[in-house]
Amino acid sequence: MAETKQHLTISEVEEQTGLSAHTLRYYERIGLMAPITKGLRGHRRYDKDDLGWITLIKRLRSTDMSIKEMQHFAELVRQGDATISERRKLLEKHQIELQQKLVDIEETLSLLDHKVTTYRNMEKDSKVKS
Amino acid sequence: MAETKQHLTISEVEEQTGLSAHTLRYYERIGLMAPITKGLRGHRRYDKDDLGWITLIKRLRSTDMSIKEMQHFAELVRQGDATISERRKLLEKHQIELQQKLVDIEETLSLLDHKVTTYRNMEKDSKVKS
DNA sequence: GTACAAGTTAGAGCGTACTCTAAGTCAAAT
DNA sequence: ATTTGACTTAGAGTACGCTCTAACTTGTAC
Repeated sequence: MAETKQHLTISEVEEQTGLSAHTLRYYERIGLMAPITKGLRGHRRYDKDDLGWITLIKRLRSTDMSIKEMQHFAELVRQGDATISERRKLLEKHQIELQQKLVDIEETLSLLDHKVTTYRNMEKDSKVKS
Repeated sequence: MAETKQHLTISEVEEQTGLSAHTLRYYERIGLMAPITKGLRGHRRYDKDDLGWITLIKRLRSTDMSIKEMQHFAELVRQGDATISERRKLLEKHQIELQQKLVDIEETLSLLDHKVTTYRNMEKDSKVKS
């Protein structure tokens, strides 16, 4: 089995996730992540769970959940199982926003398709004329 | 036929498009729109073409084309037919970005579906236990 | 022992896209 | 005549999400 390393340095996480070390520290500082365990020389050591969490918040951010909402979500997770239903509602809210965004993008793609086709025809016509 | 008004004031456009008067003036100021014709008292009078353009740039913005790119696009439109193929390329670039975004959103929606289901089960279980 | 690499912190700075303010104009209503 | 309301402008201010800087620490290599 191609076991992945047990612990990763911040630059390894940067490489794996595409989030910069700056951003990783920033997320931790503002409470988007629980404090990462430090090794002997005071360096962060990210474990499998940390990586999983980063993957999740990266997804939420890339789909435009606000930092503020993610902080709220992270706080709920920290509070444990009592907050499950609040967490569910928060994620369901994001689901709805994404479904709307999906529609907007699809409509825009269709508009772009139409425009690009029109442009192509104009390009073709201008060649014929000249 | 329910003919729509020939000319609209800025607040009517605000109402119809959802863009604030502030934003409409801002867009004009930065060159996202050609200068709107002014009526006698110096007020803007938006016509059908203006509305059409606003609809287009609203769509491009809502799907996260940057202001800078939209300024470029607007400038190309102003330059006329010689820029058709550059315009097409610009829109095709946005198409590709939107297709990627679509995938990201779909994947995230599926992740959210899974998480929400898990949460629901945990909520159900905690009811059974208590 | 000193240079280097890879981290650390607190805090400042920056780009983007609005969003708002202040002061003014103008026509219609009172 | 003056008040009201809907606009106008130039320019300042704000929210957000990073992104960078400066000064420092630590372990390893030479």
